[in-house]
Amino acid sequence: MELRHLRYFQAVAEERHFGRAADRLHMAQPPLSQQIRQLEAELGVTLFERTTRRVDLTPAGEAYLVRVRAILRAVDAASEEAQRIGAGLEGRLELGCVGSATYSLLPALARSLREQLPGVEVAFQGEMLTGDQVAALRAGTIDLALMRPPGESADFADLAISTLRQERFLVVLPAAHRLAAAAEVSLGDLRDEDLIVHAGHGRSAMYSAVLGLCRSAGFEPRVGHEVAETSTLVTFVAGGLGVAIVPEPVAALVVEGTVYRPLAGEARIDLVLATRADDDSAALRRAVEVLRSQVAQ
Amino acid sequence: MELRHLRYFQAVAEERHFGRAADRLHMAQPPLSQQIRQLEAELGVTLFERTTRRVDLTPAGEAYLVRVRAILRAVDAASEEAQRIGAGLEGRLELGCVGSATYSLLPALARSLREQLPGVEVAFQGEMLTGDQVAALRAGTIDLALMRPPGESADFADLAISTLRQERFLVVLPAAHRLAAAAEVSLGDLRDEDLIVHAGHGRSAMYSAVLGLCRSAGFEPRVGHEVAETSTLVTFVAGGLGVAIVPEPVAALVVEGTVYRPLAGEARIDLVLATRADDDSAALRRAVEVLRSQVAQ
DNA sequence: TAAAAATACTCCATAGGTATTTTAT
DNA sequence: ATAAAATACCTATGGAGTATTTTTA
Repeated sequence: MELRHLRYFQAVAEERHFGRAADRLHMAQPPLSQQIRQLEAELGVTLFERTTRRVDLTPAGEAYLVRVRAILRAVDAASEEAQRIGAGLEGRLELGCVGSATYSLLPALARSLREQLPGVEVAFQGEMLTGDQVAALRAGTIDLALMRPPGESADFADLAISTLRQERFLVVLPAAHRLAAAAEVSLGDLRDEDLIVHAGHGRSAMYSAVLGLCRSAGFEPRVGHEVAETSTLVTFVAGGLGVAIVPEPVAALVVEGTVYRPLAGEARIDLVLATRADDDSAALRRAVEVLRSQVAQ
Repeated sequence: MELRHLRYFQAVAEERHFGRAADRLHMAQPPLSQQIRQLEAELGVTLFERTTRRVDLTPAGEAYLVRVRAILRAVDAASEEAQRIGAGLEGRLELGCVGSATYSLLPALARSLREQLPGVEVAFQGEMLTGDQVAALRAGTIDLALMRPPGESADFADLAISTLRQERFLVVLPAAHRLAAAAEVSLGDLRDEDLIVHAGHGRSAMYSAVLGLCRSAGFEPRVGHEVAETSTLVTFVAGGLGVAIVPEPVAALVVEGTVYRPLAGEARIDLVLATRADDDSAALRRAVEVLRSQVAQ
């Protein structure tokens, strides 16, 4: 049995006339009659009651018509769905985001994606550590990671990583802090401060970056507290537990009793985009386009 | 697109290997590859990610597989349903029954049909008048009528009518009635009795039959009351409102304070089975078989 | 280099066409 | 008598086979 049989059956059932059905199908009447007979033979059931004056459906044909209509609709629907997925207009993506981009880039991105790819369901997970994102990408838990450069130590050939932008650093200070008066803060100023840092256990790129900054300025930072989330970090600063160095976009997170001051110097940290190198999902490609245009402005 | 394409697609998607899929489909690998390419070309979507080492589904292919499985299952289910209906093992029938068979034949028939044709849904309507049954058959409201002979006046060529059995008459009497003492009752005994009859307005075959019986015995019956249902008729007799002549199977209706006595003589009334002559439903044929074997015993 | 998909070509089964007959009203 | 489905027969498209090449891990 082929779809041809079902299409022909539907035409005859609807026209109740082999000749008209053949016209509708742009074919001659005899081959249509043959194909219907072939279908009936294969089913072992008479679907039509024919006389030279009229064609009627048997009860079995009546029921078969209902099923056949649903099947032919399902065939079309399946094609359309595949086409939409192939075009990246439909699909599902899991997106992981590093803490410092969670409060500025992520909300704007969510809005753009919803607008430009309404058929693509995107699930966001913010406040992820770079190391966890790499693992999650590989495990398939996420498809797209906004993260920090994962370092040079290991092999990341299975990931496609590209820089989105370079972000300056800010120092988060309690509003009443002596350094809050300055237009900018140099690393040296922080030598005797307690630093609030991300709890990383080696997986947090920000922890490593801050440590590196201090060391390049010639001192070992005094770590006051380790926190899991960026929001907690800023809150701790507001509580007077110390100061912190964060990438610029964290300034979107406004907490009463804190001020942001630029960190002196040219230090930058990359925000990178990572995907699985072998992931060719069209929805992913579309989402990456949206993301890049979002970052561009 | 043909079902062939969907079947081939499913095989390759499940085997993840063109060669093995071709084996499973009992065909060579090149035509299978061709058909899959043809399917992809028609959809305008790549369904498989092929290398010489492995075959993987694209996201579109993944979604398509889910749909295709459902479609192929639906095709099989449609065939099976049509076959079951064609064999009369599935379907729906509306059965009309004259009042006098409603209380004896109908319950037994319902049980037999449920047992022997569990897939056939049968809806019963009892206490129908023969004239209404003829109209209901023609209108398609019922498919099968247990009724009385509809007379010779009109044309019933569009109906298939056959006699099921001939039923004797009984007289229903109040238990205290003077005639209740007799072993049987003759028509003449009823000359001065009030008769409870079916309200027919010409459509009740029983009304006509009782009238005919009395006239053949040489008297015009005194009609005490006209009732719509057989159960009401017997209840009225119990209430002392008169006596009644009914076909034998009504005796299944036992009402306190009434007795049934045979009517003297050889008078009989036919119980007939009627269907639309052009109704070739297999479920109907099966149901008629069950009905006949039910009546035979 | 070996396994597997793609390509090249050949063949024949059968879908579909034309001409005609049968059938039922 | 006529409309319409069935039958008979023919044609040619394209599905499937065999042999071979290409690809990539």
